[in-house]
Amino acid sequence: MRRGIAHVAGRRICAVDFPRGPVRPIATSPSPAVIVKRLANARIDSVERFGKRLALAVSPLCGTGDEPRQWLVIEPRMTGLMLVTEPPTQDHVRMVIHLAPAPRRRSTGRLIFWDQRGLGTLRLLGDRGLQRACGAAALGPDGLLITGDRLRAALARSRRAVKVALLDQGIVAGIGNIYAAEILHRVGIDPRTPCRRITAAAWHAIADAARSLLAEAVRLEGSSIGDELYRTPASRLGRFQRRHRVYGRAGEPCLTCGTSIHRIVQAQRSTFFCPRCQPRRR
DNA sequence: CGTTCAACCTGGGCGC
DNA sequence: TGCGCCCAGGTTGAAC
Repeated sequence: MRRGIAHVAGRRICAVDFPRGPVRPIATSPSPAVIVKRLANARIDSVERFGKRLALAVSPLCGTGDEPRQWLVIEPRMTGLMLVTEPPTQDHVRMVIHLAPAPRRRSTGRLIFWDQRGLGTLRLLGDRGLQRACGAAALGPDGLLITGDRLRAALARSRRAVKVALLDQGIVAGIGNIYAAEILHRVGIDPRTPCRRITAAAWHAIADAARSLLAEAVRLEGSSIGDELYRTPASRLGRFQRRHRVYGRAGEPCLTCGTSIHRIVQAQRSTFFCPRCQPRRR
Protein backbone atom coordinates (compact mmCIF):
# COMPACT_ATOMS: atom_id res chain seq x y z
CA MET A 1 0.00 0.00 0.00
CA ARG A 2 2.80 2.39 0.90
CA ARG A 3 4.73 1.62 -2.25
CA GLY A 4 1.61 2.12 -4.34
CA ILE A 5 1.19 5.71 -3.22
CA ALA A 6 4.85 6.60 -2.59
CA HIS A 7 4.88 8.62 -5.82
CA VAL A 8 2.69 11.36 -4.24
CA ALA A 9 5.64 12.51 -2.13
CA GLY A 10 6.43 16.09 -3.12
CA ARG A 11 2.90 16.85 -4.33
CA ARG A 12 0.77 19.66 -2.92
CA ILE A 13 -2.66 18.98 -1.48
CA CYS A 14 -5.22 21.41 -2.87
CA ALA A 15 -8.28 20.09 -0.99
CA VAL A 16 -9.54 17.27 1.22
CA ASP A 17 -13.09 15.92 1.15
CA PHE A 18 -14.98 13.72 3.57
CA PRO A 19 -17.91 12.65 1.39
CA ARG A 20 -21.21 12.01 3.14
CA GLY A 21 -22.43 8.61 2.03
CA PRO A 22 -25.30 6.37 3.15
CA VAL A 23 -22.94 4.73 5.64
CA ARG A 24 -21.71 6.14 8.92
CA PRO A 25 -18.79 8.54 8.84
CA ILE A 26 -15.41 7.14 9.75
CA ALA A 27 -13.68 7.88 13.03
CA THR A 28 -11.17 10.70 12.71
CA SER A 29 -9.11 12.74 15.12
CA PRO A 30 -9.34 15.68 15.11
CA SER A 31 -12.69 16.27 13.37
CA PRO A 32 -12.94 16.12 9.57
CA ALA A 33 -13.40 19.89 9.47
CA VAL A 34 -10.10 20.47 11.24
CA ILE A 35 -8.27 17.96 9.04
CA VAL A 36 -9.68 19.65 5.92
CA LYS A 37 -8.42 22.99 7.11
CA ARG A 38 -4.97 21.85 8.18
CA LEU A 39 -4.25 19.81 5.06
CA ALA A 40 -5.36 22.37 2.51
CA ASN A 41 -2.29 23.66 0.69
CA ALA A 42 0.05 21.43 2.63
CA ARG A 43 2.83 19.54 0.92
CA ILE A 44 3.25 15.78 1.21
CA ASP A 45 6.89 15.38 2.17
CA SER A 46 7.01 11.60 2.32
CA VAL A 47 4.94 8.44 2.62
CA GLU A 48 5.92 6.21 5.51
CA ARG A 49 4.75 2.97 7.06
CA PHE A 50 4.78 1.99 10.72
CA GLY A 51 3.64 -1.60 11.12
CA LYS A 52 0.17 -1.77 9.59
CA ARG A 53 -0.21 2.00 9.58
CA LEU A 54 0.43 4.39 6.76
CA ALA A 55 1.70 7.88 7.57
CA LEU A 56 1.91 10.88 5.26
CA ALA A 57 4.32 13.54 6.48
CA VAL A 58 2.79 16.90 5.59
CA SER A 59 4.08 20.44 6.06
CA PRO A 60 2.28 23.73 5.46
CA LEU A 61 3.33 25.32 2.20
CA CYS A 62 2.47 28.99 2.35
CA GLY A 63 2.58 29.72 6.07
CA THR A 64 5.11 31.70 8.01
CA GLY A 65 7.36 28.69 8.07
CA ASP A 66 7.00 27.95 11.74
CA GLU A 67 3.97 25.66 11.51
CA PRO A 68 4.96 22.25 12.79
CA ARG A 69 5.11 19.22 10.58
CA GLN A 70 2.10 16.98 10.84
CA TRP A 71 1.42 13.34 10.19
CA LEU A 72 -1.72 11.95 8.60
CA VAL A 73 -1.82 8.45 10.07
CA ILE A 74 -4.10 5.99 8.28
CA GLU A 75 -5.01 2.68 9.87
CA PRO A 76 -6.89 0.57 7.28
CA ARG A 77 -7.84 -2.27 9.66
CA MET A 78 -10.05 -4.86 7.97
CA THR A 79 -11.27 -3.34 4.71
CA GLY A 80 -9.55 0.02 4.31
CA LEU A 81 -7.82 0.75 1.00
CA MET A 82 -5.71 3.63 -0.29
CA LEU A 83 -6.46 4.07 -3.97
CA VAL A 84 -5.17 6.19 -6.81
CA THR A 85 -7.76 4.66 -9.15
CA GLU A 86 -11.56 4.41 -9.15
CA PRO A 87 -12.95 3.00 -5.87
CA PRO A 88 -15.10 -0.18 -5.94
CA THR A 89 -18.15 1.81 -4.81
CA GLN A 90 -18.82 5.47 -4.10
CA ASP A 91 -20.73 4.57 -0.91
CA HIS A 92 -17.64 3.77 1.10
CA VAL A 93 -15.33 6.54 0.01
CA ARG A 94 -14.25 7.99 3.37
CA MET A 95 -11.71 10.63 2.39
CA VAL A 96 -10.45 12.16 -0.84
CA ILE A 97 -7.17 14.04 -1.01
CA HIS A 98 -7.13 16.21 -4.12
CA LEU A 99 -3.61 16.87 -5.37
CA ALA A 100 -2.57 19.97 -7.21
CA PRO A 101 -1.70 19.38 -10.86
CA ALA A 102 1.84 18.22 -11.41
CA PRO A 103 2.85 19.04 -14.96
CA ARG A 104 5.18 16.64 -16.76
CA ARG A 105 4.45 14.01 -14.20
CA ARG A 106 2.31 11.00 -15.02
CA SER A 107 0.15 10.59 -11.94
CA THR A 108 -3.43 10.82 -10.82
CA GLY A 109 -4.75 13.87 -9.12
CA ARG A 110 -6.12 12.31 -5.97
CA LEU A 111 -5.75 9.79 -3.19
CA ILE A 112 -8.86 7.99 -1.97
CA PHE A 113 -9.31 6.23 1.35
CA TRP A 114 -12.06 3.66 0.80
CA ASP A 115 -13.32 1.45 3.64
CA GLN A 116 -16.30 -0.86 3.37
CA ARG A 117 -16.72 -1.69 7.03
CA GLY A 118 -15.57 1.63 8.33
CA LEU A 119 -13.40 0.20 11.11
CA GLY A 120 -10.40 2.10 9.82
CA THR A 121 -9.18 5.29 11.47
CA LEU A 122 -7.64 8.55 10.34
CA ARG A 123 -5.53 10.72 12.63
CA LEU A 124 -3.63 13.94 12.17
CA LEU A 125 -0.79 14.03 14.67
CA GLY A 126 2.26 16.10 15.53
CA ASP A 127 5.68 14.61 16.03
CA ARG A 128 4.89 13.74 19.64
CA GLY A 129 1.57 12.14 18.70
CA LEU A 130 3.28 10.08 16.02
CA GLN A 131 5.90 8.96 18.51
CA ARG A 132 3.20 7.92 20.95
CA ALA A 133 1.13 6.07 18.32
CA CYS A 134 3.85 4.56 16.19
CA GLY A 135 7.08 4.75 18.23
CA ALA A 136 8.91 1.92 19.92
CA ALA A 137 6.67 2.08 22.99
CA ALA A 138 3.63 1.25 20.84
CA LEU A 139 5.04 -0.98 18.12
CA GLY A 140 7.67 -3.70 18.26
CA PRO A 141 10.31 -4.14 15.54
CA ASP A 142 8.91 -4.46 12.04
CA GLY A 143 8.17 -8.01 10.91
CA LEU A 144 10.40 -7.58 7.85
CA LEU A 145 13.35 -7.00 10.20
CA ILE A 146 12.48 -9.14 13.22
CA THR A 147 15.16 -11.33 14.76
CA GLY A 148 14.97 -14.48 16.83
CA ASP A 149 16.82 -12.75 19.64
CA ARG A 150 14.21 -9.98 19.84
CA LEU A 151 11.32 -12.44 19.92
CA ARG A 152 13.01 -14.58 22.53
CA ALA A 153 13.87 -11.59 24.71
CA ALA A 154 10.26 -10.36 24.61
CA LEU A 155 8.49 -13.70 25.04
CA ALA A 156 10.78 -16.23 26.72
CA ARG A 157 8.85 -16.01 30.00
CA SER A 158 5.37 -15.56 28.53
CA ARG A 159 2.61 -18.11 28.92
CA ARG A 160 0.69 -16.81 25.93
CA ALA A 161 0.07 -18.98 22.91
CA VAL A 162 2.70 -18.21 20.28
CA LYS A 163 0.14 -17.33 17.59
CA VAL A 164 -1.56 -14.80 19.86
CA ALA A 165 1.83 -13.26 20.68
CA LEU A 166 2.74 -12.90 16.99
CA LEU A 167 -0.44 -10.84 16.51
CA ASP A 168 0.59 -8.44 19.29
CA GLN A 169 1.80 -5.33 17.45
CA GLY A 170 3.76 -4.27 20.52
CA ILE A 171 5.92 -7.40 20.20
CA VAL A 172 6.39 -7.38 16.43
CA ALA A 173 4.70 -4.93 14.08
CA GLY A 174 2.94 -5.87 10.88
CA ILE A 175 1.96 -9.52 11.31
CA GLY A 176 -1.78 -10.18 10.93
CA ASN A 177 -4.01 -13.21 11.14
CA ILE A 178 -3.12 -14.64 7.73
CA TYR A 179 0.64 -14.32 8.12
CA ALA A 180 0.76 -15.56 11.74
CA ALA A 181 -0.85 -18.82 10.60
CA GLU A 182 1.35 -19.15 7.53
CA ILE A 183 4.57 -18.43 9.46
CA LEU A 184 3.84 -21.10 12.07
CA HIS A 185 2.94 -23.66 9.44
CA ARG A 186 6.19 -22.96 7.65
CA VAL A 187 8.20 -23.68 10.78
CA GLY A 188 6.05 -26.60 11.98
CA ILE A 189 5.01 -25.14 15.33
CA ASP A 190 1.59 -25.64 16.93
CA PRO A 191 -0.06 -22.20 17.25
CA ARG A 192 -1.21 -23.07 20.80
CA THR A 193 2.34 -23.60 22.09
CA PRO A 194 3.05 -21.39 25.12
CA CYS A 195 5.86 -18.97 24.28
CA ARG A 196 7.95 -20.04 27.29
CA ARG A 197 8.23 -23.55 25.84
CA ILE A 198 9.69 -22.35 22.55
CA THR A 199 13.43 -22.89 22.19
CA ALA A 200 15.97 -20.31 21.05
CA ALA A 201 16.44 -22.24 17.81
CA ALA A 202 12.69 -22.19 17.20
CA TRP A 203 12.51 -18.42 17.81
CA HIS A 204 15.17 -17.97 15.16
CA ALA A 205 13.24 -20.19 12.79
CA ILE A 206 10.06 -18.20 13.43
CA ALA A 207 11.82 -14.88 12.85
CA ASP A 208 13.52 -16.14 9.69
CA ALA A 209 10.20 -17.41 8.36
CA ALA A 210 8.46 -14.15 9.26
CA ARG A 211 11.01 -12.04 7.38
CA SER A 212 11.06 -14.16 4.25
CA LEU A 213 7.31 -14.76 4.15
CA LEU A 214 6.44 -11.08 4.66
CA ALA A 215 8.99 -10.04 2.05
CA GLU A 216 7.43 -12.43 -0.44
CA ALA A 217 3.92 -11.25 0.45
CA VAL A 218 4.99 -7.66 -0.17
CA ARG A 219 6.58 -8.66 -3.47
CA LEU A 220 3.32 -10.34 -4.50
CA GLU A 221 1.31 -7.32 -3.36
CA GLY A 222 -0.56 -8.92 -0.48
CA SER A 223 -3.41 -11.39 -0.14
CA SER A 224 -6.77 -10.83 -1.84
CA ILE A 225 -8.96 -13.46 -0.23
CA GLY A 226 -12.63 -14.38 -0.30
CA ASP A 227 -14.50 -11.60 -2.01
CA GLU A 228 -11.20 -10.18 -3.33
CA LEU A 229 -11.92 -6.85 -1.67
CA TYR A 230 -8.24 -6.18 -1.08
CA ARG A 231 -6.60 -4.27 -3.92
CA THR A 232 -3.37 -2.39 -4.33
CA PRO A 233 -3.62 1.40 -4.71
CA ALA A 234 -3.63 0.75 -8.48
CA SER A 235 -6.61 -1.65 -7.99
CA ARG A 236 -4.56 -4.76 -8.73
CA LEU A 237 -5.33 -7.98 -6.88
CA GLY A 238 -2.72 -9.37 -4.51
CA ARG A 239 -1.13 -12.69 -5.48
CA PHE A 240 0.14 -14.04 -2.16
CA GLN A 241 -3.15 -15.86 -1.52
CA ARG A 242 -1.93 -18.45 -4.03
CA ARG A 243 0.87 -19.24 -1.58
CA HIS A 244 -1.39 -19.72 1.45
CA ARG A 245 -0.89 -23.20 2.80
CA VAL A 246 -3.28 -23.17 5.77
CA TYR A 247 -5.17 -19.87 6.04
CA GLY A 248 -8.83 -20.29 5.07
CA ARG A 249 -8.31 -23.98 4.22
CA ALA A 250 -10.14 -25.73 7.10
CA GLY A 251 -11.11 -29.27 6.10
CA GLU A 252 -8.90 -29.22 3.03
CA PRO A 253 -5.80 -31.42 2.76
CA CYS A 254 -2.49 -30.02 3.96
CA LEU A 255 -0.39 -29.26 0.88
CA THR A 256 2.60 -30.83 2.62
CA CYS A 257 1.20 -34.02 4.15
CA GLY A 258 -2.46 -34.35 3.12
CA THR A 259 -3.84 -34.19 6.66
CA SER A 260 -7.05 -32.19 7.03
CA ILE A 261 -6.36 -28.57 8.05
CA HIS A 262 -7.86 -27.65 11.43
CA ARG A 263 -9.60 -24.43 12.38
CA ILE A 264 -9.61 -23.34 16.02
CA VAL A 265 -10.35 -20.01 17.73
CA GLN A 266 -7.68 -18.13 19.68
CA ALA A 267 -8.27 -14.67 21.12
CA GLN A 268 -11.48 -14.45 19.09
CA ARG A 269 -9.65 -15.01 15.82
CA SER A 270 -9.64 -18.06 13.57
CA THR A 271 -6.41 -20.03 13.58
CA PHE A 272 -5.65 -22.53 10.82
CA PHE A 273 -2.99 -25.19 11.17
CA CYS A 274 -1.99 -28.72 10.19
CA PRO A 275 -2.03 -31.01 13.24
CA ARG A 276 0.54 -33.29 11.65
CA CYS A 277 3.04 -30.73 10.32
CA GLN A 278 2.59 -28.63 13.49
CA PRO A 279 2.51 -31.30 16.22
CA ARG A 280 1.71 -30.51 19.82
CA ARG A 281 4.98 -30.70 21.75
CA ARG A 282 5.07 -32.24 25.22
C1' DC B 1 -0.42 -11.82 33.66
C1' DG B 2 -3.59 -13.85 30.53
C1' DT B 3 -8.15 -14.76 28.70
C1' DT B 4 -12.85 -13.59 27.26
C1' DC B 5 -16.26 -10.65 25.72
C1' DA B 6 -18.31 -6.69 23.61
C1' DA B 7 -17.98 -2.93 20.63
C1' DC B 8 -16.89 -0.49 16.52
C1' DC B 9 -19.20 -1.39 11.15
C1' DT B 10 -20.87 -3.45 6.41
C1' DG B 11 -21.89 -7.23 3.63
C1' DG B 12 -21.81 -12.11 1.85
C1' DG B 13 -23.34 -16.76 2.65
C1' DC B 14 -26.16 -20.24 4.64
C1' DG B 15 -30.12 -22.73 6.87
C1' DC B 16 -34.87 -22.56 7.50
C1' DT C 1 -38.37 -13.59 -0.22
C1' DG C 2 -36.89 -12.74 4.21
C1' DC C 3 -35.12 -13.51 8.75
C1' DG C 4 -31.56 -14.78 11.85
C1' DC C 5 -27.27 -16.45 12.35
C1' DC C 6 -22.13 -16.89 11.37
C1' DC C 7 -18.11 -15.23 9.20
C1' DA C 8 -14.44 -11.72 7.66
C1' DG C 9 -6.96 -9.08 6.34
C1' DG C 10 -8.05 -5.32 13.34
C1' DT C 11 -7.93 -2.86 17.66
C1' DT C 12 -9.46 -1.36 22.25
C1' DG C 13 -11.26 -1.43 26.92
C1' DA C 14 -13.61 -3.70 30.63
C1' DA C 15 -14.40 -7.66 33.42
C1' DC C 16 -12.76 -11.74 35.56
